[in-house]
Amino acid sequence: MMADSGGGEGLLFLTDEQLRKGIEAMFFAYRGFTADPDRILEGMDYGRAHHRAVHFIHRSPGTTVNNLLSILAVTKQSLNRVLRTLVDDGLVEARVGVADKRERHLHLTARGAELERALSDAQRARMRAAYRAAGPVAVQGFRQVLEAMMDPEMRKGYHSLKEGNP
Amino acid sequence: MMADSGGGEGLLFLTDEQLRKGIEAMFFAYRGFTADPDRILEGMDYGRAHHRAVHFIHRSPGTTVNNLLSILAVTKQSLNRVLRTLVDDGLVEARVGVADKRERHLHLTARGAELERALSDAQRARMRAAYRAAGPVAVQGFRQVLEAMMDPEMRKGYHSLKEGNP
DNA sequence: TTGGAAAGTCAACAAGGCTGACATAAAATC
DNA sequence: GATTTTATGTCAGCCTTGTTGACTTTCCAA
Repeated sequence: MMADSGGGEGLLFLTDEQLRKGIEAMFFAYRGFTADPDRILEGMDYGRAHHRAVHFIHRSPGTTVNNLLSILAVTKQSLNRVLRTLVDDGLVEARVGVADKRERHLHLTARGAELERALSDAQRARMRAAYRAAGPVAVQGFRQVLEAMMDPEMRKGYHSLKEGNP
Repeated sequence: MMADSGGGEGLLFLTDEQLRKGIEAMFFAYRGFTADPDRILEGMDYGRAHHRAVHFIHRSPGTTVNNLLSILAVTKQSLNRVLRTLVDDGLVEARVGVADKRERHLHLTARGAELERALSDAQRARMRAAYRAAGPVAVQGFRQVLEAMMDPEMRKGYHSLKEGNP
């Protein structure tokens, strides 16, 4: 096999050609990554932005709008438009904060949780197949490279996204 | 720390929790992946769509419009809008085909190549830093997982994008 | 208690996807 | 030679999702 995991000599994996392949792999893989949820969303009135909101509300129930803003790194209005439709459609509940009444704490309703599950089941299925095909060692490398590719702030937030409390 | 990178038994790397982390890693890493070129493009009249076109024209000089359409998986109107501005601005040259005069073979001009280089230098720098930080073994795993995540057609096309001939 | 900051909402605009219809030229086929 | 198919371009119009700017409501601190 011979991975040349060694010291400084090899470095063939850092050639421009190798990097270009990595760049294109990211491009094509990301398309696959979003393809299944996108298929589910199309036909409903929702899009990828709704998926992201629902995902992170599921992940951090009770999170505030501001918190979500910093995770998603979009403007308030972009997020607000999405949240409004989700709240109007009864997928998300926005509870006025107890300590601070300016805040809205976000929770999925039963129907919201149902959509979340459909979307993440689809996305996880593809991820699981890819993980299984590549094996645990490859997965570890995958995670290492991705983490190194993030902006530093995100690398921090990524491990422990701030939780909101209701 | 404790990665359980072990043999086939564990399968701990296939838990929903691990998959969710992988999903979020893709999300945050992709944002980093596009951040630097996006910064360069903002202020010019161009966006990510222009970057993609310029990238693949650089990668496969002389490629046809149709070829590019299948790589980028967008509609011809979307691509055309982008190509028109690039041609008008003198970054891309569209040469009428010799064998088949219906085809347009796409090439970067000197200025187009200059923009391509600026964009890909920035993107490669981040990729290189990530690769270097993670090491060659991790990079191999990264590529394996990404490839397994692509749609099958793309997995084929990814290794040998059709070349165009002038 | 009042003035500033923070959280959220609304209005209007831009980029870049999309569909559908149609035009032209060239190639391929009958 | 006439017809059909292919490759490309273009117009009009729509949708999602990003943007900025202005505006409440609420909180907090001087």
